Amino acid sequence: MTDMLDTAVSAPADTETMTIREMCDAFDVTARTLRFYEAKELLFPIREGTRRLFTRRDRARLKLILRGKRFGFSLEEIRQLLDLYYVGDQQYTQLSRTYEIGQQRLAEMKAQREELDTAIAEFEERLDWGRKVLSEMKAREAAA
Amino acid sequence: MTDMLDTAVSAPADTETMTIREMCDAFDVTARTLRFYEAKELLFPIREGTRRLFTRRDRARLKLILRGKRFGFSLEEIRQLLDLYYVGDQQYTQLSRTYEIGQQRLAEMKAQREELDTAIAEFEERLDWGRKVLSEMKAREAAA
DNA sequence: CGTTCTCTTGACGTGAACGTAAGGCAGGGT
DNA sequence: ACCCTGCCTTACGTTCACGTCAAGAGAACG
Repeated sequence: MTDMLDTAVSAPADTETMTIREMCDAFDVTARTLRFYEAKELLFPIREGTRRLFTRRDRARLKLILRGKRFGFSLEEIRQLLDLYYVGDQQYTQLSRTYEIGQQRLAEMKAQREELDTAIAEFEERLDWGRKVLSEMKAREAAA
Repeated sequence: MTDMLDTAVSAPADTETMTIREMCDAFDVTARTLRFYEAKELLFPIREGTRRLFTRRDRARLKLILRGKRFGFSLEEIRQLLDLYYVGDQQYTQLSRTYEIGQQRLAEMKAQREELDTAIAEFEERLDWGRKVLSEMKAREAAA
């Protein structure tokens, strides 16, 4: 597992920004994916001429993007969450709206945790049962 | 929220099987989805002539399918899990393989729970911060 | 200087998970 | 007999999240 903390990626510590290749290696994604995320306004690498330079901010955002994906969020949903994390000079009403969306998402995540807990419990039970069946089959096989 | 327990759906209690329409209403999915799941061998409704009749087994499976989807599992992954839940007359080696896949999935689910816990914690923290920012903006607005 | 390498921008292709339209059969009401 | 409704199959369309390929720009190296 690669360490995804801001300062601990494979790039030299004095390098504030990272190239697309360094990002790919650090986060195990393709260049296409990073460009795609930029096109979808999930990342905002600065441009040195035509090339992309990914900042600390981009790394933090990407970390959250990948995490969100694992929870089944769509990229659009993730973008809204990122807007909450990286608040710029927004209006009060706009920010307030974003905040409420965040509250709602939080509730959803908590509900998902509940569901995940019960799913894990049920699944564990079922696996125990499967293990029992397997050992019985093994025993019958040995008896024959 | 519709009750998805086996016996508590809107169909009469003496109806062992449900039509496609009853299933749609009970689980809030489209008929297309149910036919799609059958084509992908996730559900196995019995046929009365050409019509589908969904059994208790199908309802239990659908419940797990929808749950799995919420956790970001693909339908193919879910199908493998269902194979574990509904073991027929499989060979030992086949069942053993399925069991190991199950163990692996369980580990993934536990890892996901860990991640979800930290995500919730971080998100809550960020929302607290957002709430603080909002109240400050409100205060400045009131002062002006 | 040419070659190689990495990066760039399109543009089109792909797999998953359905949606949607077209047409057919079967049963029930009038 | 006719029509309506529900369900069926077939088949093509769509969205998301990228993959893949073509063509070109710019640094770097021998």
